[in-house]
Amino acid sequence: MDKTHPTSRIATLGPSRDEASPLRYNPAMPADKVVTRFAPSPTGHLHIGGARTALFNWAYARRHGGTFILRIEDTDKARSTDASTRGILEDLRWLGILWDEGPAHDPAKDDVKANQIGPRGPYFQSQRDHLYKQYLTKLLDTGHAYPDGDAYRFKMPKTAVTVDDLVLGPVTIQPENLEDFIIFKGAAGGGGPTFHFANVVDDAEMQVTHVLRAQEHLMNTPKHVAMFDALGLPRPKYAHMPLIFNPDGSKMSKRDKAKTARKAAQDWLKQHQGSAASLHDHITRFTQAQGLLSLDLSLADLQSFLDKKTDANEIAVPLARALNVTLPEIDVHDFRQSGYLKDVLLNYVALLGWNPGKNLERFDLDFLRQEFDIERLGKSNSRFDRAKLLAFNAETLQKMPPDEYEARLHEHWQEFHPAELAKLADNFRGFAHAYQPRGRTLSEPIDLGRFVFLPDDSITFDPKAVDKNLQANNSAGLAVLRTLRDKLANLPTFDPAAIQKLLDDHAAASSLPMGQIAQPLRVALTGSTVSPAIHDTLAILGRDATLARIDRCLATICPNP
RNA sequence: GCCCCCUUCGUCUAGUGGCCUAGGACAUCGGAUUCUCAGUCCGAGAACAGGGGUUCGACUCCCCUAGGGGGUACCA
Repeated sequence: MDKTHPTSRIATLGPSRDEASPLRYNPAMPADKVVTRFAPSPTGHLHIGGARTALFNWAYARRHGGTFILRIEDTDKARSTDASTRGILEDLRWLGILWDEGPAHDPAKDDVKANQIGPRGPYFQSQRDHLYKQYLTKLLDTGHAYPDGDAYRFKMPKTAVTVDDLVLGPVTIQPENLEDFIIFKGAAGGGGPTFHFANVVDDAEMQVTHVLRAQEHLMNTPKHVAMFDALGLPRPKYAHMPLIFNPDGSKMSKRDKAKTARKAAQDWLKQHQGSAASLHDHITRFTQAQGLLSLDLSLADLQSFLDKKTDANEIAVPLARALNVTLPEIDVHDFRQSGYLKDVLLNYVALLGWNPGKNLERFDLDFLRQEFDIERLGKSNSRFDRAKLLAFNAETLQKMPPDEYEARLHEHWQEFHPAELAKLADNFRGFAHAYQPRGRTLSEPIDLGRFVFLPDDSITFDPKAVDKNLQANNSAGLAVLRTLRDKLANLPTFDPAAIQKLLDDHAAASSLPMGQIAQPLRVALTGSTVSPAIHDTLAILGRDATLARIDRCLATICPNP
């Protein structure tokens, strides 16, 4: 949480609309104070690139003791939704990027627009129509705009426009490349200001001093500064940041997830000569085999997903899971769900386009709020390297005190894996301990430790593992299992230390190397040769499951001993 | 097409004319440790897009070419 901005000072409403006097707006703030803003349009979740933009604007304001505004650009009435706004607020809050002015941090359940913080509101563009109209009149009156049909167009100057970008340096566009553009939509476009116009009016009204935004806006900037000039208002300073792409160089798009899932589905259909119905069947069976997850996916939903009629996450996720493919994380919420730590995510994403110099790479929000500067922003686009993010996340997880790791894991599972949490019950602590060095995200242990969550009679034994560890050497492995089975049944306390001692003793007594004891057990308990330390593995499963699985293994592999 | 921006290892980058036989991180590949996996430790390979200038001296400055990206909507 952002300690310098206690929630106690929120919940004051801005001045009433009538008090806001355009062109002479003068909030009770020092004019030289830094004011930045993050201005998402509420048409979906917060994209990871948007998170970086928000982060840098936040950090810049903090660094200079300024104000960070969150403004919702919902001028596109058709695509904007309150649910998106709510999601963006939640994502920002989760990240710890808290705004000084904008929608209330924790808005009313039924209306996100109801409570807003700060003197320059309202902070939803849909509530600022009166302002845009006043500015339009001004522009019309001074001859800087003219009607075009039922819309209005801004008249670009006939001279070159130079933008002094803080990152890129001066960028000059010649007048022949600057066309008059629509600032106010007519009935055909739904009426109201366009992005360019609302953006400029609001930046002016809110006295924004620094605009840090993605480089895709660079060519918009001549339009924007021309409007400031025409209005006789001071231009904010602009800093255009490089873009973030997928590892293959393609644009990081929300659709990537659906695309990946759909591709996997098509591959499956081809390979199995299947139909949507059989695929749905497969998903259902898979989900039931996991024994834990409840599936809420209708055949109709699946069909429309396959027909590209929807890209819904709720369909893509179970589909991908059943087909054993990993969906690329794109939105902040995806990363959160995948079990990335917010500090790590922010740290990594800050490194894409900014760095503190020297050989320092790992830092936190506090560091950024003290050290972030525009001078160290890069100019060239970068690719999002999930492997590096994963490595950062893994390192942070592994270095955590065990108690903290356990708490974080618990918290995450409560939200995203409640069934697994319930299944583990009292053994959760041991599980956390065993998987702290192994899981690179808070969700990865679920997959790594899949065997833990399967019903005892659903373990499938890997033939090669069975061959090598149970049947080889005249079924030496099976013999080990038989002796150990009863010893384990009679062990007074079934905890890691006691189990380890029992196995050590058995190794000594039988003069078998530990590998010839641990591996047969692994195969019996997990079906494979991979798991945490063997005593931890047994303890996590608990005595009942351990014995049940050994019995089933013995019965399955060698029905008649 | 036109306009604009960018260009150091596979990836993210350090480097602002001599400190560079180019540093770090992730990834990759070896080796050590261990009951498997992971982890940990040690080590290796890996880059200044190409061509012209400027300069005593260019990764660093200028130009050209090539490549990449963005923009070119009554979307934002």
